[in-house]
Parts: sequence; C-alpha cells; structure tokens
Amino acid sequence: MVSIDEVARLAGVSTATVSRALSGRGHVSGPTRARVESAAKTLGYVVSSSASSLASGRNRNIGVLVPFLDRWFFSMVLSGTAAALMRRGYDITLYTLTADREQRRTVFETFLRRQRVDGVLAISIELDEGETVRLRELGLPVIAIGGPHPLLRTLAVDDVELARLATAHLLGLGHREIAHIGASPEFDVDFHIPTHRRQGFELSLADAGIPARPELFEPADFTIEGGFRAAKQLLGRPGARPTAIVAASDEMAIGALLAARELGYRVPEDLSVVGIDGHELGEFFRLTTVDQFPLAQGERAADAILDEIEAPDAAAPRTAQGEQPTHLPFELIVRGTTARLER
Amino acid sequence: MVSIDEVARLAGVSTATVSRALSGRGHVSGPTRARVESAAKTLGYVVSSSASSLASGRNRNIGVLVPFLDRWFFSMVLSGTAAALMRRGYDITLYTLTADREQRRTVFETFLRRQRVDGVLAISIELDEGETVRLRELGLPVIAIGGPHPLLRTLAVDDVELARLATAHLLGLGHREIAHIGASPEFDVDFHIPTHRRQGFELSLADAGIPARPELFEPADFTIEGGFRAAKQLLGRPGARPTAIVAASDEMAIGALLAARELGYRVPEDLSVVGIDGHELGEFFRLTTVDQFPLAQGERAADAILDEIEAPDAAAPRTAQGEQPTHLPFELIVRGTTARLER
DNA sequence: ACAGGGCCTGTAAGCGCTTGCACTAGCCTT
DNA sequence: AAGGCTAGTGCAAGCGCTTACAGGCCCTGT
Repeated sequence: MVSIDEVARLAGVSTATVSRALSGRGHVSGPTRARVESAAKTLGYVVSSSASSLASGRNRNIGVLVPFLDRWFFSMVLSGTAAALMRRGYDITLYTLTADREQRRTVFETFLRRQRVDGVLAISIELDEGETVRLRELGLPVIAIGGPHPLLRTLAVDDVELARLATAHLLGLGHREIAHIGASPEFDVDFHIPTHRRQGFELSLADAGIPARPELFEPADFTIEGGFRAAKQLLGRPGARPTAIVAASDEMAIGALLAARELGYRVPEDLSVVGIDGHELGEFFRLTTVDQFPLAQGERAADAILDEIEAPDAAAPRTAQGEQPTHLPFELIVRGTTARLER
Repeated sequence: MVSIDEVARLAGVSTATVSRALSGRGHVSGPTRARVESAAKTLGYVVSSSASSLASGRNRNIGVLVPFLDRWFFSMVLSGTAAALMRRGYDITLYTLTADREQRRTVFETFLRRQRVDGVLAISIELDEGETVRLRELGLPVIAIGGPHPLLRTLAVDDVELARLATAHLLGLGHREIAHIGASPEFDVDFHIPTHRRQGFELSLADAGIPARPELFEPADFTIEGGFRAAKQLLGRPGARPTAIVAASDEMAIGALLAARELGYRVPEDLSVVGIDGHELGEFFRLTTVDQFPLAQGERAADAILDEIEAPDAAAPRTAQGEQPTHLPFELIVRGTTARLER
C-alpha cells in the first residue's frame, strides 16, 4: 500500500502539506494543492483510516443500530441512511441488536467502544435505560429515529396524528362503523407505536362524536397473516359488521384485504381499508395508506448526525437532551381501497 | 477514554503483557492474565480499533457489498452475515452498490482502499471486470455469494438444478402442461439467474420427453405485480391452458396465485403453482417452493471468510481463483399450492 | 551437573498519519 | 518605517497500540 511519504516525495513537499492538501484542513497554496492531488492520484493513494483516526480522532464512520434487517420498514430507513452517509464520504458500520440481552450488552460495551465510529444512529429501536446511558457515555453524537427516547435526540413521526389522519379519511367518506386492527399488548415494546396509533384512531372517532366500541378492535402481530386473521374475526363476527377498517400497518391492511376478498366482500364497495406506513406492496394492492416515507427518514437522520459531527460548535445540539422529538412528515395516499359509504 | 497504560498500571504489568493477555497472542501466565482481565474490566477498557489496526494491520471488520437493502432476499443474506460476524467479534461495514457507475467507482477506489476491512463479502452482486480486478488488488480475502464470478471465490446455488427440482415436482404430480414465469431479458443482468432457472425448467421437461412450448413462457420482473400480470396472460390466453406454473421467484408465484384466484381458479385443484427462494410470505400463502436458505447462505459466507482470514496458511484458498463455485443447498418445501393432477 | 529449551515478561521501535509550533515572506496598519 | 498579520510550509512529537528481541527463570534429559 502506498503511503503518505511517497506522495510527499513525488509532489516535492512534506507529509504535513500532503495531509493538509488532501484533508482540506489548514492552508495550502493552490499550485501546491494541485501538485499533491495529482501525485496522490498517480500513485492511487488513499489515506489509511486507522492511521488517520489514531492521529486525528476522526473516523469517517457512523455506527447504525437496527433491530432487524429483514423487515421492510427498517430496510428502507437503512437504505436512506446508507445512501446519505455514502454521499458524504462516510462509512457505515452496522450493528444488529437482537433480543438476546447478552449479545446486546456486547454491542454496547465492546463493539461501540472500540472508538471506531464518530456517531451513532439508533433506528427504530427500543433501548433500556442502561443502554441509553451507555450510549451517552460514548461521548458521541447519537440520534434516534422513532421514539421517544427520553435522553436522546430523536426524530419520529407522531403516531397518534398518523392514525388520526387515516381514521379521519374514513370518517370523511361517511363511515361510522370503523374497526381497528392494532397490536397485541406484547407487541407494544416498540415505543408503544400500536398504542399511539390506537389512541389516534380513538381520538379521531371521538372528534366525530363516535364512542369507541371494543368489539371493533382486534389485535394482531403486524404481519399480513396477522391482519388476515384479525379481519376474519372482525368480519365474521355476528352483528357489528364494520364498513371500514383502519389497520395499524400496511402489512396488516393487506392481510385484511385478502381476508375480505376470501369472505366475499368487495373492496372498496362493501368495505374500505386503510393502512399505515407506505409499504411497497401497497401500490399493487391499490391500498390507501398514510405514508411515513421511511427512506427519507433515514436520509434525514444521517444528514442530521453528520451536521452535528461536522458542526463547528459541536456542543450546542447535544445539550438539548430530553428535548421534544422532531416530528417527521407523513401523508395520506388515497388509492383504491377506500370509498364513500353508500347507504 | 481509558488506555492500555492505565490497565497496565493497575495490573502491575507492562503494556506488552496487557496486549498479549487481552488478545490471546503470545504467552501470558494464568494469574497474570486474570489480573489483566480484571483490571481491564474494572476500568471498562476496550482496545482502540484504530491504534490496534495501525499497529497490527488487523481490523476485525469485514466489508459487505450489497446491491439493495430493501429486497427480502438480500436482507436475509445480510442478516445471516451480520449475525455470524458479530458472533465472532467482527464489525461489518456496509457498502450499497447502486447502478450509479460513478458512485460504484468511489466505493472501489476510495472506500474500500481505506484499509479499514480485513476482507470483503460481495452479496449477490454483479461486478464488472474492472471492479473484480480492483477487488483483488486490495490483497484481501474476497468471497462472493451468488455467481459465478470468474476471478473470485464464490458460494452459489445451482440455479439450473433449483428450477429443475421445482419442475420435477410438478411432473411427478402428473402435470404435463406446465408454464414458466421467468424474467424479461433486461433482468438477466443478475448472473443470468432467470436464464439458468429457465434452463432448469426446460431440462426437466426434456427429461420427461416434453417439448418446450414458447407460449407457456411469460416474462416478468421478479415482483408480485409482475407475477400477477404474467399469470393473467398465461391463464387468460385462448387455447393452451397450463395446469401448473413454475415461477422463478416466490414473489412472482404469489402474484400468480392472486391472479389465479381473481380468475376463479382454485389452487391447487385447478392449478398448481410452485415458486423458488423460500420467501417469508410463502408460508402465509401456503406456497410450495424450493427454499434456498438465504439466511444460512449469509452465515456460511461469513464463516468462510473469517476462516480464510484467521487461517494460519492464508495463502492456500486464495490461489484457487477461477475455481468452481461451491454449491449451496436447497430444498423442496411442499405446501398447499401444488397437487396431483386430476383428470 | 549442565546444556537446551520452553515459558513469561519487559523494553522499545515502530505502524502511518495529524497538528502544534516555528519560521519565512509578503502585505497591511498606523 | 516598524510592527503586526496572515498565508504557506516544514519539523517533529505524538496518537495507542503490537511485536521483535532479549533476558530471566525453571524444567527436562542425559
């Protein structure tokens, strides 16, 4: 591997000047910089990250914590993050946090402490207090997507409002018997997303003067299959037939769609269904949904953390612990699974 | 951050001994090792990766190249890789290779040359010759999953056999009019996977003495929607109605299932459908498929590269360039979408 | 009893960069 | 005209580890 000395020799300057020319720090005259750059290019020189990190304390590397890689939502956020970081010349080191406490501990106490990253992005991941503390103790910028996290700077959608928007759409179409497919209590580990969405659903009904009816709530597990089963319950039950369903995720909404079809319901004529998330399959199923733009979420978080790292006054944003989460945008996408209630 | 000197002082030994005790290289007596370990634990010491890398040339870090993060198959392979690497104490640095040539070049010429990784895993990614050469020039172990790659050590399933197995299953059930949903030619960039699967399909038919009928082939784009459209073509066409379909991916098979349902076919009574891959949605749709265990593929590749890196005789495996790809296992999973042909 | 050979440990020389400091030269103030 | 600045460059001291080398010790075989 070619080293900085060879570049310095070829360009006829000291290694200090090469370092300054290539990193853009300190003063280097135009012609000198050009000579150095051309020498580096000729030799195919790239700074050694370990030597550079050791000397400067900077890594050009961000640690990203994710709970799963194989779920659509997280993949999208991660995609956005990866693209944005790469654009700005940063590497991304991936840490998958499973439920295995022992392994999680290793991540926080060993992997993240190797001084390999300049900042940490926690994507949609529930952290216990110890983990949060250990994260803060790294002394690095940390940004969480999805929250709230009491002690971390957080970017999150307002799940209550999200669900409220979905529900209001159905109300606006004249529906009154609206069911909700949410999550079983044990799924509520995830920042209470299901709970918040259920709250939004109920608040929206309340706004319209409609009392919540427990028999129109059915828990599921955020999968297509779960949504399918829940919808079968909801639609197969004697009495109380809803004319519309708000599912707390697009996967569950799609499951509901398939269930409805199997039971002979026409969608949207006999039943309206709205989902939440903006899942890629939504388009095929013509699913009306509230999109939360996960790709953009990832990009935004990546840019935010790099801004924080590269900010001259690094102190400012991090002191703002416990601040209100920054709210991310979402949008109702009306497609073909919701329609005005005919009576 | 606590440094090795503090640990040395607390344990009453030299930094050299601390390094040896903690890394397991060289000889350290039992009691000394114990003292060092306890001192390290007390102080919460973790070796600085940059200092360690600079001094030793080892990074405990593997670069992983993927084409997409948001497709189920790649996510699964990556999941497996991440889990296996973490188990063995390695970090994983992720590089997403898009179609943007310029950006790809940066990855090969800058990112990967920062001497940050000890090896590279190329997951299901088509590399042009220049890229392959640059990869080899890194002087690091490289393993590709999915191939073949002429110049790289490769782990891959035999796509011809995969499709052959799927087709043979239908033949074994008595089907003779079997259609195939494969890929449009422009999708063949991916190692000719579609082409190979089509070959397997046709070979299997030939084995049974059945001539290939072009009207029973329909191209699609590997998505549910594509499979749906293709199946509609196949099943809606006058004359030549197939009694079974082999789809080159589970997503397309699911699309076909939905199309069949919409056209009033009962599956599997009127139509058998078999997919390929082992997609998570397969279970819900009761899809018969040939599983290729992507998670295990990722784990296996990770273990293989670590073995190569940690092997005492590092020379051996890498000389074997251009060797035959190691073939990965696959297995027919019979579920509910295929049945014996009733006549 | 003594050479030979492990085992265990310390000393110190780097690994390849970055950056504080020193210095020079030119330019701007006053 | 003198002092003060700033830009541009080089020198050299680290950054926090790893490891070759050397030395001391103890065990073994003959």
